[in-house]
Amino acid sequence: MATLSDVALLAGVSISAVSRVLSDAPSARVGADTRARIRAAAVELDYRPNFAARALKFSRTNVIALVVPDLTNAIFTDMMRGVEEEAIERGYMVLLARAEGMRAGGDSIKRLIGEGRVDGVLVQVGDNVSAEDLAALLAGKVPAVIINSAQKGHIGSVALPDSAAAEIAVQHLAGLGHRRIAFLNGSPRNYTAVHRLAGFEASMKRAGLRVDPALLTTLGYQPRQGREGLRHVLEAPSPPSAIVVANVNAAIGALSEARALGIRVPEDLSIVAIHDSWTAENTWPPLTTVRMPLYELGRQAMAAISDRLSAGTVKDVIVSEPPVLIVRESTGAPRAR
Amino acid sequence: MATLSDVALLAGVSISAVSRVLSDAPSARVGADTRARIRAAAVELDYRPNFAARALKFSRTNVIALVVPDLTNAIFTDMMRGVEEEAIERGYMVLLARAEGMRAGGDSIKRLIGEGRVDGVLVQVGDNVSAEDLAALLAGKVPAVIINSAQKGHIGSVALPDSAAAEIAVQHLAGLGHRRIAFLNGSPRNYTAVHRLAGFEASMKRAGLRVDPALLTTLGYQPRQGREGLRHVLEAPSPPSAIVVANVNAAIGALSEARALGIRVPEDLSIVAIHDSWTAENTWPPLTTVRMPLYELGRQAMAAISDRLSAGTVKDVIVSEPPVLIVRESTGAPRAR
DNA sequence: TACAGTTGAGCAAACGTTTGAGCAAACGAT
DNA sequence: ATCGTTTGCTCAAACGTTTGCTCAACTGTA
Repeated sequence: MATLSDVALLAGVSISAVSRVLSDAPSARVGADTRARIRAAAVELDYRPNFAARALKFSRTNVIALVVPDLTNAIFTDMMRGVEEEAIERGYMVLLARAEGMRAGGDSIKRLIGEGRVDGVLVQVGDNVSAEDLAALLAGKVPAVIINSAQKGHIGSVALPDSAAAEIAVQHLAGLGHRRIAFLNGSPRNYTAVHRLAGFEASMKRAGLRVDPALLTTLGYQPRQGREGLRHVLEAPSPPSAIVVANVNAAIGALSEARALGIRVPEDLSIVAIHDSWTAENTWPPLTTVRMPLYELGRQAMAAISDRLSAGTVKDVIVSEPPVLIVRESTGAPRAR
Repeated sequence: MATLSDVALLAGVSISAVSRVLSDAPSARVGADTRARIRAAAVELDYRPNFAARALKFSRTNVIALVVPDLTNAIFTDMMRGVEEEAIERGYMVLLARAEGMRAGGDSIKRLIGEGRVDGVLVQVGDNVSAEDLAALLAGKVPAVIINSAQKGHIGSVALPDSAAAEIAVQHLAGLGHRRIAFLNGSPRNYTAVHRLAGFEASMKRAGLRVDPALLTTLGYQPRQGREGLRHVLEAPSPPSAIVVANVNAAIGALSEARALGIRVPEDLSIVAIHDSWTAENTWPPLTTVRMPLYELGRQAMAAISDRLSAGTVKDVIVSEPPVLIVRESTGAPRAR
């Protein structure tokens, strides 16, 4: 907890000399010996500039809030890593905030910004929030970047190659010979869900396959919703031989439900999920997935908010790194009929 | 971004009057009408006290850092909820920091404290860290509470009823008739692991069962280590009919490995894991687990650090809420021999 | 009327940092 | 010897709060 004045005292110089030397200010006209004495004193006292004082002086904290809807979401861990690593490189710290905690207090997010705790906000929009959140953010006039959505122009945003991911999944299944493919999707209010659906439909069409409305659900990304979705499409007049699940957590639910119903995977039903995670390789059978560039998503989001803060540029990015198919054992050729 | 002086200007009073009124200072001798005018002005401007200025003034930020080794750890989500809710009630904010990021920079943790960004630290000690971490913390002279360990006296700590959990698991299996029970544990450098082992051994003894050293592993809490552990105990001269896994993630790995090896669960092998999570109910078969009071762990940890900061009291707590057995379908009676 | 006590409100310092401006000494050039 | 320029360093204000102190005006009492 040594302050500038402690260092100055020890080095026998003024506070301003210390400040300039330690921050390598170009305006620092300080003799070589004095400089050395200051450096030595700073090291001896283990001086570190007080965060609050700097924040007050510059009215910026170099802290970015990352608001996520759900810590158990498959997307979270890798994205967080990307955000943090980019943050470190750019001299920022990341303050993680759960959206639940946000909603509860009601004004937690306004506090975060209003009190000047953070310079900007990264919001991962989940299945639930959309209208009020966007409104609150735009109203708040706070630098923000939306993750997993693209509100063109209003505010920065960073999104995944959602449609490409769905296309890769369909191509894989179609390539195996599947013709009746179901799609268990998230809420249509969700940017990712509409784009994944678009990709699904486009590649089904390209493969010459019919999209049966009875094989489409939009229940959500949770395991329970995956289970429900599976039961629903199995009750269709002509049930699927394969399903694409728009989220790996939901897929894990669906897979577990399939086993409970005595359906063999992949013999009776192939399953491919969007998003990869450690859980996907530890199901039985291990899940075939389409891995999304979540780490890159995180990095780009951080880069976007940082550019916004320093240069004022607002961009709407779609991460260019392509999704990659990871073939495990939950997909195979359909049974001959 | 309205400041006190903005409010003062609008209300036509001095800054200090505003400060006293808005913070309900007992020393505030302010007339009722002035008071009302100040309140109105504050609301109109949406005044919020600047965080940095307060932090500078009081040299405390009301922010606590929570350092966790791994975001995918089963313990994390529930514990975090507990920490946050207790934090809100006590007027603190939580700054989440991954231990990986900590280790990388090397001094990130010292920065966190040294720069005065946080008032205290909650450290969840994982499988890997122990010696250097404790040393660094004690040396740092920073208020800290260790989660999942108990360094009696030195520093505050909060731990789980680890041995009780292992006992419950063994009792369940012994009650089903199992006699050869394996234990897949974490590293013996780990507080939780040594206590779970103690509980395991105690209840085996109480049940009149022999602890076979060939059925004990100490590989770790990751899925991969669960797989390895399973293979190891299956190679024992006289393999187990049931296993207790000290962590649910490792148990999921073990379960998946069992399927891969063609072992039926629970017919050929019963599995019970310590810690519950959403993943445990979505395996096949769903995992029998012993749920730990993680939410309470989080609350108590936050309470401990808060008490430490305000009253200076150092406590070493073991969460009293008992673990509870959640019977699903991965455990059953052993096959008759 | 004078005076102590109370009420209402403002002044100014301090927290630790940064930074424009100022000042004295040394230096080089005429 | 004088004058501008550079070098080396310090002063002081400012960021937004909090809070001890001061001060004026008013109240009630002697």
